[in-house]
Amino acid sequence: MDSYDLKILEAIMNRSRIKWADLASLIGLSAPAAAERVSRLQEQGVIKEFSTVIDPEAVGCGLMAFVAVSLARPEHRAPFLKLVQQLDEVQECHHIAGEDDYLLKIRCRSTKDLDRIISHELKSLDGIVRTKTTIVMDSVKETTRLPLRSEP
Amino acid sequence: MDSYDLKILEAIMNRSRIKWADLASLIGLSAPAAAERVSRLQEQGVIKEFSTVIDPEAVGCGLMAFVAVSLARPEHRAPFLKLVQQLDEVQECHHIAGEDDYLLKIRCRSTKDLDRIISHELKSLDGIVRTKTTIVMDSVKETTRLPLRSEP
DNA sequence: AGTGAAATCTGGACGTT
DNA sequence: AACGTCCAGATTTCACT
Repeated sequence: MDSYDLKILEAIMNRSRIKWADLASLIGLSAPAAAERVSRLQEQGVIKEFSTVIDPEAVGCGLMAFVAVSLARPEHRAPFLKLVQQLDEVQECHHIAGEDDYLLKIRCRSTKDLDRIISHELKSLDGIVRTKTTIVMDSVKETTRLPLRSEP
Repeated sequence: MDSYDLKILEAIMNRSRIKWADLASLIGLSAPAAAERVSRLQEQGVIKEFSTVIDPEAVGCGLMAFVAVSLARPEHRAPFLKLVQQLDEVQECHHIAGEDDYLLKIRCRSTKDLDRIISHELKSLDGIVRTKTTIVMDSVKETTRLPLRSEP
């Protein structure tokens, strides 16, 4: 991970479909060298995948909510995490410090849909003591950019 | 947005660098037809950008936190939102319903770094009544996939 | 590990169905 | 609106530095 790699990550973070030749001239290397570094970064796991950002509204997925979940006991974790992996509407699941155990980020079609996920899917599990739902009214900033710097 | 478009979005969501020919055979169209649909989806704004998913740990950005922010009065919004846009560590900022006003998702290098952002950058503003910070200990699921279905 | 040239393959344009 | 062909250009391979 030298300065060339950082420049590459910086450049492709927001435009993965950039041509290697353009990337190369952007960072000051030849096209083969740039392409080889990108595939090496993929093998190392630094680059996880090339993805496409889709407008959620355009595909009818305009509702976003955060749901904090508290579990009764450790043995309720496994079935909860399995369900979370299965539910397409659950985009993120974080194990958090503090009052609650998990924080879910959910994207779905409507409040009715959200109700189904929380009241039907999640609460069908044993051991869910409490859920606290926060509805998102407007997303002011949403990026997947990471702050990159020289020294890791 | 017919079934071909949905198939395209489904296919390129996790691999934007797919070749048009492969995408075409995947969805059952010719390469020119597939490419034209992708550029049409871009023009329509359904496809926002092609991005690269980078492992945060690999670039020394292993700490994630959610920060709920309460503002004193409406006139404190503009400077707050401006700062949020400027801070690279703030990946998301959502206007939320409920007790607090905004929910930030922050990625940074360390707790010391987080402290700088919250105590120094954010609290330097007037009108920030309260912040509630939740540290993420482990991210169990993280995806940008959207649940796509036929009828929007 | 990077460069430059050559061979190969991809992607955009155009005319046709 | 999608297909098939064609050509310019991009990607990959390879020998060399």
